[in-house]
Amino acid sequence: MAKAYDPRKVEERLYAFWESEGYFTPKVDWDKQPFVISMPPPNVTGELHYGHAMFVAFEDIIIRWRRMQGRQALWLPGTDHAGIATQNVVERELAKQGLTRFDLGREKFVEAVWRWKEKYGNVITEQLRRMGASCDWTRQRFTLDPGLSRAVRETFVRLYDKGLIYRGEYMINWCPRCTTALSDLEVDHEETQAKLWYVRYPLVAEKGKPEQYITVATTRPETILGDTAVAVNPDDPRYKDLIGRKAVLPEVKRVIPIIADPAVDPSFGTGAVKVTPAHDPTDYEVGKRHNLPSINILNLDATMNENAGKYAGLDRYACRTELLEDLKAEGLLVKIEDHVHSIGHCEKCGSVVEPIVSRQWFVRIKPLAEPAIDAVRDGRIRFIPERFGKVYFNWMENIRDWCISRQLWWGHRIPVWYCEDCGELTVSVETPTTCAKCNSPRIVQDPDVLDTWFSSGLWPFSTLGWPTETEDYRYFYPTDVMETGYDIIFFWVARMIMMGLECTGDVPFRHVYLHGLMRDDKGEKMSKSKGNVANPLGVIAKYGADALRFAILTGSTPGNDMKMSEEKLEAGRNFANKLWNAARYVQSVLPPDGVGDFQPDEGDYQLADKWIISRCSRVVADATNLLEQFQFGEAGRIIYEFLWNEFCDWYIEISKIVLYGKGSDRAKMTTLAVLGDVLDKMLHLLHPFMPFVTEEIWQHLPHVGDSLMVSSWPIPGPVYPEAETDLDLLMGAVRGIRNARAEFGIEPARRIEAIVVAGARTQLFERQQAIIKTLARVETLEIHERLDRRPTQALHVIVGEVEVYLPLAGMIDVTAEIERIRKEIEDVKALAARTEATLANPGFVAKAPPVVVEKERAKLAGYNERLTKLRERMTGLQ
RNA sequence: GGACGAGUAGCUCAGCCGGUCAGAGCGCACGGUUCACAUCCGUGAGGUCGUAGGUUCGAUCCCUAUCUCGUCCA
Repeated sequence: MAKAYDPRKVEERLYAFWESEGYFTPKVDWDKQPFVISMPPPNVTGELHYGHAMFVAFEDIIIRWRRMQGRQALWLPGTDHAGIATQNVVERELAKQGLTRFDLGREKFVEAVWRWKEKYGNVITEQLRRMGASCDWTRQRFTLDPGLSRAVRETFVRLYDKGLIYRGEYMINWCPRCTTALSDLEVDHEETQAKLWYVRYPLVAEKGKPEQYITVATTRPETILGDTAVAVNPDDPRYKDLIGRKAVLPEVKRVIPIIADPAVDPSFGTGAVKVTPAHDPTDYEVGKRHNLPSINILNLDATMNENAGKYAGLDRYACRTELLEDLKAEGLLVKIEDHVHSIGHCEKCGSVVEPIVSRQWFVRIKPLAEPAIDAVRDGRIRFIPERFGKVYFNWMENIRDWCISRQLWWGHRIPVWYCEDCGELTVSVETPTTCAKCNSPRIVQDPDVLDTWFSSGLWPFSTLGWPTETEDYRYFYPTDVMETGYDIIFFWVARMIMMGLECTGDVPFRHVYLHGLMRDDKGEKMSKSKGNVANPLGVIAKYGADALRFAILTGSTPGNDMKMSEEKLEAGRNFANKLWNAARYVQSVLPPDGVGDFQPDEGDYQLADKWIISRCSRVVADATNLLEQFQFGEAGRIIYEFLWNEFCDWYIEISKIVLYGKGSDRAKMTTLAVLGDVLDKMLHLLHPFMPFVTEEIWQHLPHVGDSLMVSSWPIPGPVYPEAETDLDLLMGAVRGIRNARAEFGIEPARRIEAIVVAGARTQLFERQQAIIKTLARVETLEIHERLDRRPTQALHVIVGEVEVYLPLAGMIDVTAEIERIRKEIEDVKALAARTEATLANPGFVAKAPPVVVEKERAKLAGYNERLTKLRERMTGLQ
C-alpha cells in the first residue's frame, strides 16, 4: 500500500469493477425484501453540478447501506427530457447559425434535439459514475422512452375519461420569449422597483355637470389600450357619484363604464383602477363578474396587435414609452410615483411573463390533491424533516388547476386529435386513424406538448413498466425513499404523490428525504451567472469523490442549506488518508493470510481489546440507528471520531506494545484479530460514505468475498462497560501526565519517573503499567495502594480516585505549584457549591428522577474527593 | 400579508423526545524527524448558546414577544 491514499489511482478502476460484476443490478427475488430509490432524473443536456453531487451522496449512502443489509436494492437512474430547458438550449445553438426553430420546421427541429440528446445526453450519467453512484444502469430510463411515453398517454386518457383533464379558455401565464403557456409554478415572482403612473380618463359629459375626470393609477400603462372599464370600491365615498357613469379611454377613445367591485382596494393609488380583463388575472375576474368585453391587445411575442391602433407592431415596452409621451402631451398624465411590486418572470428564460387569456389543457387538481393530502396526513408518506409536511399541506390545500399544455415541440405530444369534419375530439392511447365520433380520416393531432412535470410525475412507476404489470413493477413498487431538494416539493414531489395515488392506487414512496441547497463559502446560492459554481469534477480530481461525499454528508443537516468550502473537502480527504494509514499499519503487522482460523476466546482479551470491542459495538449500533433516522451527518461524525480518536490514537498505539513486545504468540494473535476485526467493521460502516477508499483498503486486506460493497452490514458485538471505565481512567492518567509534561516544558523525548497512588485501582494500574509507561513516556513507574510520605519535589496529577506524582527535582517551583493548587481548589469548590445548591433544593430531590439525583450526588462526592486530595497536597507542600 | 428556517468558540457548523451538552472541524498558541499517517502527533486558550420575559426543581433545547439574516407562498 502506498504511503498516502491517491484516489485518482483507484476510483475509476473500482467503479468499472463493481459495474462489470453486476453489483448495481438487483434481482427480483420474492424471498427477499426490495429497497428502491428512483433517482431524480437530471436534465438530459445538463452537466454535473453540486446539486447532483448532493443527491448522489445522499441516495448512494442509503442504497449502499440497504444493499449491505441484504435488501434487493434498486436505485433506478435516468434522465429527463426537460422540455423548455432543452428546447432552449438547442434553439440557442441554432441561433448561432442565425436560425430559428421555425426555419427548420417541427419535424427537423425535433430531430435536431434528439441528435443533441444523443451527443450530450450521456455526459451527466458518466459524471454520476465519477461520484460513485451505485445505480442500476441496466434499468436506466429517459422520460421520452416508448414505455414512459405510453405511461404518459395512458395517464392522460384515464384522467380525461374521468373528467379530470379538460380544455378551456382561461387566463394563463405566457412567456413571450419561449412562446408557450406556463403553469403558475414556472413563474418566478420578483419584487421590483417600478413606477406607478396616474392617468386621467375624461368622463363622458352629462347635462348640467361640469367637465370631469377620473384618475386611475397603473403599473402597466400600455394595457390602457385594452381597458374595458374603470372600477372603484362600492363603499368608497369619493366615487359613489361616479358609479354608473362612463369614461372615455385616452388615445383609443373607447367609451367604458365606471363600475363598482369589492375587489378594488381603495387605498391603492387613487382608489380607482383601470380594468383590462384580457391582461390581468384580477381584472379577468372582475370582467367576468360584470360581463365586460375582453380585448386582447398583444401578439404572442409581446408586440402590440391590431387592437392597439396606431401602436400596433410595437414591442410592449416601446408602446408604453410612446403611449406615456402621448398622454403627457394631452395633459392626461397626472403624476408618476415610485412603486415596488412583484413582477412575474419565466423561470427558464427570465422574460417578463404576460397574463393572457388562452385556450389550454388543464388538470382538475382538487380531486387529485385530496387523497395526496391524506396520504401524508395519515403517515403513509413521511417527510424528513417533518416541517416540510406543513409546506406541502399549505400548497396542496390552496392548489389551483394545473395548466399542462405547452406550445413547444420537444416533449410528449398531447394525445388528442381534432376532427376537421365533425369538430369532435378523439382522445386515445393508440394513435387513431379516424375520428372516434364520425369515422372521418381527416383528423389532426393537437400540436402542443405536455408540461415536462406531467411525465416526471409518473417517474416512480413509469420507469418500472407501468401501466404494464411487469415483474419489476410488482416487485419494486412502491418505492421506499424519494430523496431530492426541497426546492422541488411542489413541482415534483407533490405531483408524484398525486399521480401515483391516482394511477397506481398506492403511494409512490414512503419517505421523502429533502436535502438543502448547496451554497458557496459565502452563503451565496450557486449559479452559473454568478460564476461561483465550483465544478464537482474538478473537486473530485483534486480531493477524490470520497472526500466530496464525506464533506456533503457530514457537513449538512436534513433540509438545511450547506456551504461548501475547501476546508471541508480537505477534512474529507484527510480522513480518507487517515483511514488508509490505519489500514496500512494493520496490513503491515498482519500476516499475509491474516490470522487464519485463529479465534480468540473471551479469556484471551486484554483490557484494551475489550475496551475497543465494546466501543466498536456501540458505534456500530449507534451509526445504524442514526442511519435509520436519516441522520447521515451524525452517523458520519461518530464513526469519524471513533476511528480517529479512539482506534487510531489509542488502540493502535496500545497494540504496538503487545505486537512489538515480548508477549506470547497467542496474545499477539489476539491483538491482530481485534485490530483486523475493528478495522473491518469500520470499513463496512464507512463504505456507504466513502465507497472507493474503503473498497480499496478492503481488497488489500485479507478478506472473504469479492467485494466490500456486497458484503454484510455489521451487527453490534458485545459491550464491556467495566473495560470502558477502566480504560477511561488509564487514558485520563496518560493525558494528565502528558499535560503536566507539556505545561512544564519537559522535552517529549525525555523519559521520566512516575509514582501512582492508586488505592482501589492498584491492580488495574499494575496490570496495565505498560500503557502508562509507553504512552506517557515514563521510564520507571511505581505503583502504590497508599503512600504515607508524598514527594514534594514532584508534579501532582489527580485523575478520578487516583493520584500521580512526577518527581522532577529541581524543576518544581513550589510557590508556583502552591498557587496552581490554590486556584484549582477554588475552581473545584465553586463546582461543588453549585452541585450542593442543586441538591439542597427540596424541589429537585423530590421531583427530579432518582437517576439524575444520584448523578448529582456522585458528582458532588467526586468533587469532595478531589478537594481532599488537593488539600492534602497543599499541606504536603507547605 | 401568510408560513418556514437560521442566529452556539475568530470562521463553518453539530447538538434526536428539557437534567455531565456547552461540542467538532478549521484557524490560533506552544512543543514534536522513533519504522501507519506532517493529508501527521502531543498540549492549550477561546462561548452570558441573538435580546427580553415566562413555564419548570432545572432550559441552548419548551412558550410569548422582539431584533437581524435568508427562503417559500400570496
